[in-house]
Amino acid sequence: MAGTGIDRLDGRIIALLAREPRIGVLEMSRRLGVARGTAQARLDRLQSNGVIRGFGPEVDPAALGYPVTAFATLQIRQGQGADVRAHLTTVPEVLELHTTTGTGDMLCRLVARSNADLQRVIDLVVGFDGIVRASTAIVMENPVPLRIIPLVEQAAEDTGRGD
Amino acid sequence: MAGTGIDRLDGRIIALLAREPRIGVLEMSRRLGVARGTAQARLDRLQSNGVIRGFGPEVDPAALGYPVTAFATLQIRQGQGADVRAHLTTVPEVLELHTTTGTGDMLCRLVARSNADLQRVIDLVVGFDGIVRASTAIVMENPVPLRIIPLVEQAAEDTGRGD
DNA sequence: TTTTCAGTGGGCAACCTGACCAGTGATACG
DNA sequence: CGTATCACTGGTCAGGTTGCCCACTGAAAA
Repeated sequence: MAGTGIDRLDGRIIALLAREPRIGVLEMSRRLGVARGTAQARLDRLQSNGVIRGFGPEVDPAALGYPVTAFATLQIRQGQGADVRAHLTTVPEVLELHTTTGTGDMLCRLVARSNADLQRVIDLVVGFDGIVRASTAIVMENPVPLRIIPLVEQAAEDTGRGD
Repeated sequence: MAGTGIDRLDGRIIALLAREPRIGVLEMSRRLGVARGTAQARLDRLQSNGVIRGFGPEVDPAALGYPVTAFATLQIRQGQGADVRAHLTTVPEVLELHTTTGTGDMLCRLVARSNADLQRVIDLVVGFDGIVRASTAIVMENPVPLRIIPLVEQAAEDTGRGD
């Protein structure tokens, strides 16, 4: 967890990749105004650093036929955490699961084919012994989709001496 | 929002890309046992469909120096929604923002440099006129990181006649 | 002063891409 | 029952890109 400092060049690399992910190292080096070897080395380092985890395809659940998103807060019976995790892992509609502070709770992101279908998903999720209570919030709008660039830029400013 | 049906071949393409995002169309066609043109056409269609939104780099906030994640539920004063959105958009630590059913609320994902730093971020977020109340849950563990493959596979089974 | 490191600019063969094309089998349609 | 349409195959082609190598420079650390 140590020297993962990001400088401005790294920030520009990430921002560029976010905007046009399909460009290669050569094109990248041209846009950045550095040598190809430099771009290559930086990119390699960002990946082995773990700053860039990968380039997996971003799949839109809505386009797959799952336009409804919801967040469910779960209250778990003492000591049943592991079982609940295992159970939720088997439900494809559970896109994400976190354990949180608060009332020994979990928070999970769900998708469904429709509001009606959401009922089925919720039943699937909470129809499990270790779950005491669940409260669900249906997402209406998503004014800020998952983003990272502003944070990258701030990190680059904070750490980077130059580029 | 119509014919975005995914068949098994599409499912395999997405799964393959998720596992090894850097492979090209040629290698992909070899692994899938289809002609290159087919793989290319499928991939193009998945992208213009919007099923695959892109291949942006997945950046790990922890590696950037933001190891703390939290979810904040915000209660907004009537009619102030737009202002709050605009405000939250300017905060880099806000990674994601949703408006949800419930008490006319919003849910946002935050990151911070430390638990102490989270206080600063929360102050930044809620120190805004339109926000009436906020409750924050700090993420401890992430048993299921954001995933899509299980859903893709289910969608492929449901829709696809073959591959 | 010397070592180390990041970056530069260049060159090379091997490979991949995007763009074509003709041919085939299945399906839908008049 | 022909026939158009569509997805797929398997092939070619030029041009661009990758991964790898090298020698050289400048700055910072030892």
